[in-house]
Amino acid sequence: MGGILRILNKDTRALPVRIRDVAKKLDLSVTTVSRALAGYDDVASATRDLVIETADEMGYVPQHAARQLRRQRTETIGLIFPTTGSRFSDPFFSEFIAGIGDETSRRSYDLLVSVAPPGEAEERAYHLWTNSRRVDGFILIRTRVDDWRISYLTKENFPFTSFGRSKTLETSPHIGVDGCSGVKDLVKHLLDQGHRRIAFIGASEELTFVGDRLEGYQIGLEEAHIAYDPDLVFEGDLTRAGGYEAAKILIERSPSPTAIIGVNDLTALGAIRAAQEGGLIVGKDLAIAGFDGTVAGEHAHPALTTVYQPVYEIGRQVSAMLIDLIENQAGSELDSLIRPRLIVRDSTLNSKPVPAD
Amino acid sequence: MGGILRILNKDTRALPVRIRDVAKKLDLSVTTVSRALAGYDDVASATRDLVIETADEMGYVPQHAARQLRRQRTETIGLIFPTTGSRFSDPFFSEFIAGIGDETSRRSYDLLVSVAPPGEAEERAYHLWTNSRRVDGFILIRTRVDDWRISYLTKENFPFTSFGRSKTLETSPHIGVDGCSGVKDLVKHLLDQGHRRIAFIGASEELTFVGDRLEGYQIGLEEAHIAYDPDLVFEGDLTRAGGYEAAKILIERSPSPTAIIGVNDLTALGAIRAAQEGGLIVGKDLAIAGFDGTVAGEHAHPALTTVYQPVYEIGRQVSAMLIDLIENQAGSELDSLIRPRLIVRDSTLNSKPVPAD
DNA sequence: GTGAAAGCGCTAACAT
DNA sequence: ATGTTAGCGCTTTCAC
Repeated sequence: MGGILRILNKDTRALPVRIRDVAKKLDLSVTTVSRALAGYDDVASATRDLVIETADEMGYVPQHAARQLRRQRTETIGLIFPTTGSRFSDPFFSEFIAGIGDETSRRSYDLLVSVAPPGEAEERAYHLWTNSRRVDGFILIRTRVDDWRISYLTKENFPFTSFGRSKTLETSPHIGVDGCSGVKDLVKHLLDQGHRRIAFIGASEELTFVGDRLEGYQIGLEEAHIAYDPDLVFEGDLTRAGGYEAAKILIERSPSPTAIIGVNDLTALGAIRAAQEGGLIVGKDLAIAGFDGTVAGEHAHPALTTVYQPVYEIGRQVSAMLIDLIENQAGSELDSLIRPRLIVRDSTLNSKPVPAD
Repeated sequence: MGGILRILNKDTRALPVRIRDVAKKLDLSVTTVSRALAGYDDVASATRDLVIETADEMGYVPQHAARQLRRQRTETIGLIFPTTGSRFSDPFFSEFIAGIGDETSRRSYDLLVSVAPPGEAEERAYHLWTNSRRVDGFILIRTRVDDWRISYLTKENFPFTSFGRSKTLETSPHIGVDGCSGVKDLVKHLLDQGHRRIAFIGASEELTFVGDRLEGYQIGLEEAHIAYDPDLVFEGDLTRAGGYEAAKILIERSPSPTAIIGVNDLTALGAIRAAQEGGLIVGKDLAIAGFDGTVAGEHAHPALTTVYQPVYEIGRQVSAMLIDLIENQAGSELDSLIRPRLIVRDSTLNSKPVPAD
């Protein structure tokens, strides 16, 4: 162990190549090398080529801290997950990060990630990263109807974009998904299948997207002249466990619903489990649908009817928008509303042949 | 839009408070303020308290770039996901990040994240972050038997820890999970249930953990004097889709296996789906088990028998180990082997009484 | 077309 | 106990 620690002693670590080293080797000034590498055209093209080649050979890479200090820009964007703890598992997560990651590396930005539950720790985290100039901007997720992050960053005049709207500042740059019309489509599909008692398992309406989807549910029923029944609406917590518990209660009701909409796929998957434990055949005895279009729903049994939103693509767009904002490029639109797509699968189709016992 | 851009103009942004500002206000030197904030005891305690209070009032936060440039330390650790693209969805991911995130913020470190598929882009990413002194160390995941990252970082004398071993440097600091004994336990359980034809759906054996688990499978059979049958071993790709395809083929075989082990939960979940589509009752007609202990498996129908590894905790430990290494603290052990825990659920339990032995 | 010099904000060695 | 000074590596005036 001592051995490993000794080996890792900083003193024995190769020092990174600096501009100065390249300059010395070519007998040029630091200034010229810097400008050559930056591609300025007030340096002789022969010199420029030579510098670039030599720097490359020597493995020169600019020191991030120095450049950042000088330019007062970090080329880094921040993402703070509004959650924490051990059983945090969101399929949305990995795909979203992949989208952001691909876009940021394309534009030579880095991504700084942290986790902090909404509240004081979250506030401290945003404070720290803004005031220490740790990042050039933020991507917000799970926006809330009344969102402290949005008022804070707006007040501080600090760039951000969000996945989802907020009442706090309706015009703030964001990518939204039209959850209302998505769920409306879903309700229409269920009505077409003959359902009249359709339940909805939601989550805290603090979250903008939850309210949107609930609204779609209400409007969808209204348009079909079906009275809104509060007994059919439950509040879950976006997890499988939450969907499971809520569905268990709903199933016991009489008359029980013939269809259940989960505010997200995980909720719906929990509901499927509850139904199956209760001896119901999902798709035949009870229709269940979700929202998200995760892989998990696709491979559920039965496969889950859902409203698909392109999370990877949203991650890409929301970071592209942020970088444009940071660089004051008026490239992309400052808000866009993505219309999600209904995917009908077996969990809401009653023609499904059931394996005989 | 013009409005928003104008508002975001940097010039109108409040300048962050610098040490100099605090010093000026108190009519002290920059040095004294710096030392007071650092808690040195060569500054009068009255002064120190005053400085700390004033700095706090003024909202002073050290500028990260300046401190970093001076100290030649970033207090940041890097994590590069060896993958990319749109349908990347790994339940392991979010929990692991949560573990790392909680530990790093506890120690005032930040986490820089990127995604790059194994190969050239990955090499460039590591090069960049080491040479630009962007991070103080790396956490590696999905270690490979022959792992370029490990030889590179070792050669560069750059701190890293990994989740999983590698043949490249067996003694490198890491947290391992004893996949071999985990699967051995699982095989034993299946044998106890009376199974003799047990299949294994793996993945690329380049990945260390795949080889480990396969070895457990082989040893488990060997100990029961059951001949290893290569026809029962398939290579999947760690996804549900891969498990589904492999299981579909296995089920068609005659004689078909009576039990299938998936190298991870996703593979097993795919296999469950294939079995159910084929009209089999999982748990009764065919036993299926996985490895990971993800929430998805817990809520599958039937619930998935699996070998549980504490991903959140591993994330915490692997980052604690890395930070200790960076700070040359010999605090934690430099490697540890976690023994995963078999969790038996319905997917491998039939109603028949288990023969006592 | 190239170089000298200043300075980003911070820390630390060296005064006093 | 406090201040002066130098310098981390880079970019960018400003001279020549």
